[in-house]
Amino acid sequence: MAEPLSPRARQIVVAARELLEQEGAAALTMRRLADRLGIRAPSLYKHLPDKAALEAAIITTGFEDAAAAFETALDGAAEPLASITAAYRGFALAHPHLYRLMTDQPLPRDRLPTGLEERTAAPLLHATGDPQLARAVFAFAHGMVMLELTHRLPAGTDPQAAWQEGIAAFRTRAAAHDQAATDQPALRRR
Amino acid sequence: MAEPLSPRARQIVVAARELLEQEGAAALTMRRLADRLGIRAPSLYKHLPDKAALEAAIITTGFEDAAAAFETALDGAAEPLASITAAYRGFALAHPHLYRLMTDQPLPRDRLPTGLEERTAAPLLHATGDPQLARAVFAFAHGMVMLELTHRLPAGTDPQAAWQEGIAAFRTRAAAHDQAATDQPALRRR
DNA sequence: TTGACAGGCTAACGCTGTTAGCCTACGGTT
DNA sequence: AACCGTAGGCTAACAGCGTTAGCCTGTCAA
Repeated sequence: MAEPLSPRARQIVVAARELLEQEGAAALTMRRLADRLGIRAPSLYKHLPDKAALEAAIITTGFEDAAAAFETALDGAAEPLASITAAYRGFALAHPHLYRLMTDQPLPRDRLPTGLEERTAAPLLHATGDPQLARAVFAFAHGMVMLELTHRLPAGTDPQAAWQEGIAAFRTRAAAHDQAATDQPALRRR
Repeated sequence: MAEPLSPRARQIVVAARELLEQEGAAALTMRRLADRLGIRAPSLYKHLPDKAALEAAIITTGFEDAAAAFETALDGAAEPLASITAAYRGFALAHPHLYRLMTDQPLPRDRLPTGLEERTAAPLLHATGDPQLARAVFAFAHGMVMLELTHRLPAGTDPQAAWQEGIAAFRTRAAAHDQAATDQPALRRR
């Protein structure tokens, strides 16, 4: 969807992601980024049209990493749901500023490679077996991560317990869906 | 925790919340706010120490409204969990910009009235009967709302179905907790 | 009558993203 | 060898941001 970046632009995006991850969203300014690269801020505009394009490029690298992590987590997992939610949490907590950049605003879909969003969502969809359930689990995981990142859970409580509670709730639900899927073709019910 | 606002400061906060709700976070600038009040931006600092204090005051009014809405939803509800999650969604979608201001950053707890956060959380805690389950439901509801507000769910899909899926998952879990709570005193198990 | 104070004002600072316009070095064509 | 387009830097500048310093005026109490 977006035309590919020049080699120099890719260098800039790498430096921008480093700056974001190390110092947070407030530090990701065109002047700070230019400083890191040893140039002046206006020169950045020779390689990227505006800051939104820079952010979209960072977001793209984030989704690629996340998709790879989720695929690895799903691969041959005994407990797909637990494995993938653990990978989701792991990614978000390992890259908090990147995760927030990826999720805080509406996705700049027209500046992202086609299919990347679907690829990232696929492992969870596969693990749950049902689109609605996948969305519910997605919401739960995203909500938990955001509550953790914004320090919303009461201090001193273990987030893991709440994660377990949610995973347990959705696991029984996934089992129910599997049951329905197994029964349906053979028309065992009704 | 925070000293009370002067009458003039309260007027300013009312105008600020209107501005935020009508035009979004990007429009909530000190100059735009001053324009609405027919004064100049620096004059605002006679009444509020800085923009963070203004935001904290807006957040406070938001939590008060949300707490009242949740309490009403819980009051005599046949299905407490469904009622309160519906109220949660209703509040967030009715005040999207306010909701985001309330949840995007770590809470400025030292600038909020003591007990307000707990009061807002109480209805959900009561509806679930278990703190960990309450946190899981909180995360689910917050995640769903954020996915809706950032247009993250696939276009054309009905968010309601995902809400139902999550509520169903947590309802069976709540029933299990009730069961355990009923059994435990009589030592019916083990 | 005096004085404190509440509540406005202008000017200015450093920061932000962004644009216009200029300059230099390099690579390919004639 | 001479030329020229282009890639990729540069400075200066603009509007808008939160914020501070310093000034002025109207009101009310002593």
